[in-house]
Amino acid sequence: MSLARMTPELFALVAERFRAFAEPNRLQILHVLRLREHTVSELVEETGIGQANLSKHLQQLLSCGLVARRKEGLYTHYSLADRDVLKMCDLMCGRLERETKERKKAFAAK
Amino acid sequence: MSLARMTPELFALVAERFRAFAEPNRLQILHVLRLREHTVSELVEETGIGQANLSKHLQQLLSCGLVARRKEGLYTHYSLADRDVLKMCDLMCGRLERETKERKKAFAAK
DNA sequence: CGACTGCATCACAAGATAGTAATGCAGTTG
DNA sequence: CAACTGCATTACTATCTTGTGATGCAGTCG
Repeated sequence: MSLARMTPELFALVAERFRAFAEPNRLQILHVLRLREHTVSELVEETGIGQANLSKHLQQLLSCGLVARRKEGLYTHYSLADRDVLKMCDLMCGRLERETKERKKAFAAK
Repeated sequence: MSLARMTPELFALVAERFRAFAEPNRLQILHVLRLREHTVSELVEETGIGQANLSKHLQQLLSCGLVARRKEGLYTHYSLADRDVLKMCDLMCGRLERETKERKKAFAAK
């Protein structure tokens, strides 16, 4: 966000990027891709998500630049676009951890 | 996300946090709060968002731990919960900037 | 205590999003 | 070239989200 003046269009674009992360199945996909590149059918196996559904999620992740695609014959390989994708997830998970930890502490204090 | 094994519940929780960021009006609210604490009516003025709507957005931000609330007499003051909130936004904005820059370059290359 | 103010909540309409079965299509194989 | 495979796309339904006007409620002030 920096200190630059933000326009409604920019807010919308940033929101769109965040929305790509804002779905459990998509997070799971990113999590699986963390290990290595996968084909769509591998992802179907790994995640248990239906093929059509998975394909749509992959399109969203791709159009937001979160994953990269590599076509090879009959197969399409997907992988994480860059390290920042993981950084985002880890940052959010860190927040969540601290949060639950503090909640535990609050309980303990009572 | 780290390397810990992720459960469906965790994915859902993380997704919920991301969803809090995934709305233009909420991003605008966070952006305004970046300067300083604001009351709800100040935020209505600053953002142009309707009072009821704004109030709901603030509840969401609060329940996800993105903002803090301080009641004082008739007024409710909201502020950013911590520095990480800005870090998230800046990280995402950075991605977006790079993305558009590369797109420009791609155009230029043609 | 009665009117007022700032904010939260409710109820509802409108729009967006996810899941699924069916279909399309490019690339491969016999 | 005909059948098959992996994936994308379409069409449709169910669910969730957002915006808004009305209402409720706690705190303040005359």
